[in-house]
Parts: sequence; C-alpha cells; structure tokens
Amino acid sequence: MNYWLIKSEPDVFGIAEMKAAGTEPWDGIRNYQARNFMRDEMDIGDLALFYHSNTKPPGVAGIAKVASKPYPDHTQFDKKSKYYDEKSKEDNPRWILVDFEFVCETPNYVSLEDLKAEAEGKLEGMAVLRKGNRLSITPVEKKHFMAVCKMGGIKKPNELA
DNA sequence: GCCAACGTTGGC
DNA sequence: GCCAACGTTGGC
Repeated sequence: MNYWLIKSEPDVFGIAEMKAAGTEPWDGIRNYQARNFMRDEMDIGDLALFYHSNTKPPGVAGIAKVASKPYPDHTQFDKKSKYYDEKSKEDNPRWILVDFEFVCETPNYVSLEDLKAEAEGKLEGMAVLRKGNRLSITPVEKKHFMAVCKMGGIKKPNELA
C-alpha cells in the first residue's frame, strides 16, 4: 500500500468533477517520472491526496484511490487531443496511466499555506513542499498522508481504503 | 502576467 | 553525451 499526491487544476478537472465522474483515467500525464510512478509503483487501492494546483489558494481538496492496473493512455493516439504524441506507437505506447476513483472530499480544505506551516513539523520532507517541485504525481509517506487527512478533518483515515 | 525551476529537445 | 534553447509548471 502506497500513498500519493496527485495534482489537478480545478478549472480543468477538480475534486467536484472527480466526484461526479466516480472513476476517471488519469490521462494527459506527459512526464516520465510521473508516468513511472503510475506504471511501476501504484497498486489498486493506493490512496492519493487530491491537490488543486494553479488556483487560489492551492491545496488538498480530497482523497482518491487507484482503481485500475496501469494501461496505455488513449489520448496519446488521438490526433484531436492536445495530448496526442506522434512518436508513440500503439504496439509500444509511451504513456501509461491508471484510473482514479473518488473517495471523499476533505471536510476542510488544506491549503498550501497550511501544509507549509508544518514543513518543519509533522510534514517535514514532503515532496510537494520542496522548492521548485513541479511533478504532478509524487509519493507521500504514510505518516504525512495521515497528518494531511487529520488537517483536512478526516477523522479516520485508516478506514478510507 | 511574471518568472524561477526544471524537463525536454536537438545540434554538434 | 554535452549543453543552449525552448517549453511548461505553478506559486505568487
């Protein structure tokens, strides 16, 4: 069981859309490190902090969980998609994703500012707090995941899975 | 809208 | 395989 943080822009696909969709292929990831996490390290049932980026204020808005094994991102073959990748071949797809399933919204929104306030406390070392971090998927330590859940008002994060 | 950080591309 | 140019992310 691993824990993650996934970023999404709420103007494009936020926790509300995630809730409405139920399950959603996490497509459009075009970064090898992020792809490798999905392809190599995620398992069904892994939990993720759903983070709103590029918004005011940025922060954790909910929880999602991995709902599929890794499989090719169909948008890479779709010429009409902005994620189309002409260098990717169907018999050797470059971009791999997993589905995420809505779990819950956090009763309290945990802003980046709130997270930063614990950067030298209970969230010390958390990837999203490191300067210059742009990675859209990062691993999260269990203790950090639990701490963020508590900050978000989730009383029993152990029972989410 | 700015810009720092940093990943990717492509010439050599 | 180096590295300059370029593009993107994402906080501010």
